[in-house]
Amino acid sequence: MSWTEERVDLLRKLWSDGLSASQVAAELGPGITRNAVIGKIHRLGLAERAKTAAAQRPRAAKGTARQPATAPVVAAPRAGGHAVHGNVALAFAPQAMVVARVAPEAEEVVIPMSERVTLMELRESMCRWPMGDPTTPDFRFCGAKSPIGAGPYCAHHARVAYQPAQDRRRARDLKAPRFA
DNA sequence: CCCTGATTCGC
DNA sequence: GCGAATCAGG
Repeated sequence: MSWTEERVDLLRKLWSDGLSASQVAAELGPGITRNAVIGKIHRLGLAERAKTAAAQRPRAAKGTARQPATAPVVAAPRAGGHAVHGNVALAFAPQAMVVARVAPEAEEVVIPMSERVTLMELRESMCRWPMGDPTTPDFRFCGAKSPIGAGPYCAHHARVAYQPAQDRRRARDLKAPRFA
């Protein structure tokens, strides 16, 4: 990979938009690391943006709308075990993509695009609820932190996935969802 | 432990 | 010029 004009332009744009170095790197695709982005930014003299920008990423939207969704059947990433050091996303990317193919239309919550994550940004600790059309570059995952142990979804999507309206009472007593 | 940008320095 | 390794910090 090299810093083509297009890459640099995109780098400038995303960086000035307030994306973090790792986010920009993810956006530029595999082959461009966070370090590469930071290094380039300094060489370009782009360091220090206006203010602290959107440094910290506020995760997860406050649970609002909810619908009895058809929960996508997802294979939870193997806990521990074969995780790849560094880029954990790669360890379960295959499963995540399968989900996307099975339930491409599941869109119960609106998470701003800026808060969603790409496959490369997805971490094992993030909600992998698919959002958007997997056949387009806009495809993202919810990305919110998943507080349900090593579960695959954030609090809201776990509710959506495991609490069908008709079964709410019983599900309420469920401490932690079971993953096949 | 998750993440952030900054810096160094061999290539 | 490039970016991995490392550092300092939240």
